[in-house]
Amino acid sequence: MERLQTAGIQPTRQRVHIAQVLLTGNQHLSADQVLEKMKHTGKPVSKATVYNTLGLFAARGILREVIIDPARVFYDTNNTPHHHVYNTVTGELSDIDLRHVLSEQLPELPEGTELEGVDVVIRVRPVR
Amino acid sequence: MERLQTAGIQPTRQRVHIAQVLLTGNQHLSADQVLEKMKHTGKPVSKATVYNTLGLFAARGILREVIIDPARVFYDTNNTPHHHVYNTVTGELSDIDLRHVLSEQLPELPEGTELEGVDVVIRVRPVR
DNA sequence: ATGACACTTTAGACAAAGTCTATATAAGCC
DNA sequence: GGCTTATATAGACTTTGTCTAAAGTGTCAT
Repeated sequence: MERLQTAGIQPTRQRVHIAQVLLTGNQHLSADQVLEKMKHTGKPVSKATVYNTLGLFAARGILREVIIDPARVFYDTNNTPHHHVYNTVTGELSDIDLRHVLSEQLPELPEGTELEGVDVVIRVRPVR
Repeated sequence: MERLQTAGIQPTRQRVHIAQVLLTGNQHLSADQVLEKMKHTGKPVSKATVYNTLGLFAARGILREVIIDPARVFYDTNNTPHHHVYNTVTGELSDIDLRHVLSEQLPELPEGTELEGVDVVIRVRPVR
């Protein structure tokens, strides 16, 4: 609740509820997975609210949106600077620390633009 | 046509046609945009064929699939090693060369996996 | 040529993720 | 309490992409 307020988010019942489910440990969940989880906790939340809430949390820096798959956006509860390893076969997503590799080494951005974020996704597959 | 055959692709009428529209200059097109273009060239191609063909070209290294937006996969005709700058406001996508930054510097991958590819997407927005 | 087989294309049905809209509910504030 | 604004909801809708079954095309041996 404090975290929501600190981030300038009205801590409504549903938002707190979603935060509780989401912000325990490091997770990478899709909107659909969150929706499912909510259903099983006794207090279901509507689809629109889940989408709104995840979008809001991401906009306020509580979650990180990771676009991995055309068909899925994941929300990552680890909001320290890091990047991702995605197993294209199993669908597993994990964090990886690349600070030392990328930091401060970005080339100049196009004229008139400012940085919004950097996503590095390393796609791997099981050795067969 | 040679390029298709070199890549082990049967150069059917539709595939050659799509390749002609696509492989002129550097482009970043979505499947939908390709479909539209085909409609306006006189010889329309079906949706399924466009998807099949783009997927095939990507699998054979003629195009690069870039996942930028949850709602859209782009196909990049530049298949040299490089990465992308995406303007989240205008939707514009451009190439950027990061070889010197990332190459050979990848940390060890998770046990039992091998590299499939690395996507770096730098999201920018216009300075307001 | 012709027949057989594999590959490709196609339209349209289908699926999944996400957005929108109108209405209902709740919260903040005087 | 009563007013105003913000939030939540169900369900319709949109969009992107996949699947299916049928028809078309190519190739190759005979």
